Amino acid sequence: MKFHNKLTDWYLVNARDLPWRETQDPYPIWLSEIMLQQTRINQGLPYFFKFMEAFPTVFDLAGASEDKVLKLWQGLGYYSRARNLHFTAKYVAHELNGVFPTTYKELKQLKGVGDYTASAIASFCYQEPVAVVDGNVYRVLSRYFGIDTPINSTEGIKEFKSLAEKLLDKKQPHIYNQAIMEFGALQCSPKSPDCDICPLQVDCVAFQQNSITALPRKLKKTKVQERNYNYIVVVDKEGQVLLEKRTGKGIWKNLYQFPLIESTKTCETLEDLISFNDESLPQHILEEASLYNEKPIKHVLSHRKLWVSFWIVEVEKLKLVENLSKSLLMTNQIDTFAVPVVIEKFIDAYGFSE
DNA sequence: AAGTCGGGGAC
DNA sequence: GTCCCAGACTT
Repeated sequence: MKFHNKLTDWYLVNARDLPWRETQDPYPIWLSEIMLQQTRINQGLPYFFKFMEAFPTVFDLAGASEDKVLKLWQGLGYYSRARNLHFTAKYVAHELNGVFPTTYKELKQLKGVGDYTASAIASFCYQEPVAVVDGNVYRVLSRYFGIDTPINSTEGIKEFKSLAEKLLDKKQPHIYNQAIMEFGALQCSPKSPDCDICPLQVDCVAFQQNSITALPRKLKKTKVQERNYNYIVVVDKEGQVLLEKRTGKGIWKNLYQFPLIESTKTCETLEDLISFNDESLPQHILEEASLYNEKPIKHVLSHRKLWVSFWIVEVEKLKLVENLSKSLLMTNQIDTFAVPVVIEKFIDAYGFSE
């Protein structure tokens, strides 16, 4: 029996019930694929339902503000996905009359749609015979064929894509692509897969060579940098608070935060903090700050470790404070702004009144 | 070719 | 702690 027949047979018995599998409409499929990039289904699922309810069509998504899209995306991470999603929604709605491209080649031109996502949409929606290669596919193929080329090397990417195209069931690419990914997620799992009940066991090179745990191979990534973030929470008795928008390049682009003072070490005292002030806030404001959390909060991202401290400044009336930077905004509706998770956790703990 | 971009869950 | 997740984009 052919490789693809074994997989699709397994899939027809073991497939999970997932909402985007009930349709061939490119809008929900595109949405789900963007959300699931580097994201587990269980984490993405509630966001998929939220977005489909808030934006039932690509026109609804296109008509929303980026702030609202980012707010709904809050907590899912990799926020460039949300910005690109919104950009592409506007493009499809306004330039293409709401009609998505129907080929791999055209789909791949869309912002935020790479090789995997273009293949997924083209095969799921239009039965184009193009093979998806995601983390699941790398794992299944590297083990079954005993390939130890690093999956994140230039050579590995080409080699596995080529192999995947060769194995693709061209008569039903939709089913095959779903099947190999589902197989990788449920049966050929990263750690301790249950090979005893695997239908591919007899032909699996890694199983025969006892190299399941060694595959797939992956080149090591650089280690994480550490940063110290001091957030200055300036509030008044009317429930107003100061926020700033993160512009520029780095993490959390276009999300909001309290005015930030970055320091090269943990600030133990107010004097430490003031010494790192880069005039993001007037000196007389900072002098009233008191440390909220005794020890810095560790917030770990994929490539960064943040040590986060919150400092509270209570003023009588924020609107009367002089010399505030024009880039700062004042609000009593903090819950309407997209913020990083570490800030959302603080907001929940601190308990803003309005 | 290497770096950048989040957050959470499994072990 | 480590690893990985329906990857894409920038440099």
